[in-house]
Amino acid sequence: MAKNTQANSGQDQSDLTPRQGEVLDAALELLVLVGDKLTMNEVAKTASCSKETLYNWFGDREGLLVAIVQWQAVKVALPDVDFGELDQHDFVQRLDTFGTNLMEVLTSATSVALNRVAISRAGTDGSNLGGIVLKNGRFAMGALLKPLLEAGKKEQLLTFATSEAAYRCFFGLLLQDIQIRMLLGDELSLSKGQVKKQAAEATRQFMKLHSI
Amino acid sequence: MAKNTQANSGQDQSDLTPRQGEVLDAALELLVLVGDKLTMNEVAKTASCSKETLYNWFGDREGLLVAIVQWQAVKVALPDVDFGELDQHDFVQRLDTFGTNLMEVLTSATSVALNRVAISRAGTDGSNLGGIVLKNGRFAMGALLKPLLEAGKKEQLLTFATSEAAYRCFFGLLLQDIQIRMLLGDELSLSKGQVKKQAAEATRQFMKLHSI
DNA sequence: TATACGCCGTACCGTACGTTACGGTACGAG
DNA sequence: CTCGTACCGTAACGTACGGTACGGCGTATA
Repeated sequence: MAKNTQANSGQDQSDLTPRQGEVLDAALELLVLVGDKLTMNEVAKTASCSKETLYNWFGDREGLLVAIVQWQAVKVALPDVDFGELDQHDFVQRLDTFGTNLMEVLTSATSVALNRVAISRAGTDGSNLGGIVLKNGRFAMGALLKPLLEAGKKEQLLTFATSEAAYRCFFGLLLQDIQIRMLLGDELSLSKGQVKKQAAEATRQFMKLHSI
Repeated sequence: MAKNTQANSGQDQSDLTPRQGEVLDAALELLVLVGDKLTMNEVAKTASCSKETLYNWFGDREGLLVAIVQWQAVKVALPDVDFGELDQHDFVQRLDTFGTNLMEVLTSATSVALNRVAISRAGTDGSNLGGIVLKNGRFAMGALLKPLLEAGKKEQLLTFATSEAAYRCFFGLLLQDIQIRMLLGDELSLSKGQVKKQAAEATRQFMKLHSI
């Protein structure tokens, strides 16, 4: 059992060697390409490492998948800024930017692939991959947006019952059925312009619903 | 190749014998239980039929999955009514009912399981399972709602650019992040009351955005 | 009664893949 | 120089599972 440094099991990704990062990069790229039928053989081959090393580092296939998800999560993490003076225009501007970023991430091939894998493993055994994706995606994004929403509320720019509910509303207005359609394989390649437009429209509608 | 009646390949489900329906019922139940790791052996055992029969009827595993999805689709199909006189109250009432039904379907264990399977197969090979789910779910629902929306527009109860866009907006307001969270395994058991409340709120917000 | 057919149960085959084992190489520590 | 450690490459093992083959049984038709 305790034969290695156990890179999985709740650890964060700070203690990864550069080489391990390289391997995870290759694995992620491969995962985006072939989806859930990613095999340990292919990972070892494309990453030019041995399978034994993979098992030493990540324990098993599930551990590798978890490591991939967490590795990707640190790459999209955004620094959260604090909001001093906040007027209506600032608020709308920030909300729009947030929406654009969120949508770009969630419609990226990487995010779609990771969500697909997590979903396909969510139904069955005790895999917490879905939970990890939720934590690093949905909930992390909420933690990022809620302070902005609360600041807007404090400045009397808008009103809502809870920032959680407001976040969910914005999320729905923004993504609508786009994410589920992409997950199901619907070819709908969004241009950057379309993403920006969608974010702007969602922001406009959100303000119409919640502004004072 | 052409050794059997080929129940798959674009055929609709009308020419299924009662026995075939029984087998598909059992398979669907099993699919909800074990997800994508559904095996032909288990299906044969729980349905008390031989594997040879399964392959004769459905071709291969993919064909069985397609048949399961289509079999479920006919069970949730709703008759569409036409809208004669339509006043504001009628319209809101119907929209609310539609939202409640849609949400009940999409949050059911059956729908979640079917979407999971379709998603997990969407990334890779030439599986059109995702497309079939979209066609029988998302698009069929759109075809059901759009006439109502158009009727409402004709009666000057609301306005929108296209009924497609309006449908997407309602979809987003209704489901928000609920579907993706359930797909990812988030335990969030919605009571009937919560579903109704969510549909009512979505309807209210939709009207606030689109009523004239 | 005889033949045909559809279906059940089960044994079987081939292969893919997760996992382990092992030989070989590079390198730093003592 | 030698030992331990970390890693690569590859071969091998075990098993699960999709797909096939075959015998037996009930029923329908003649």
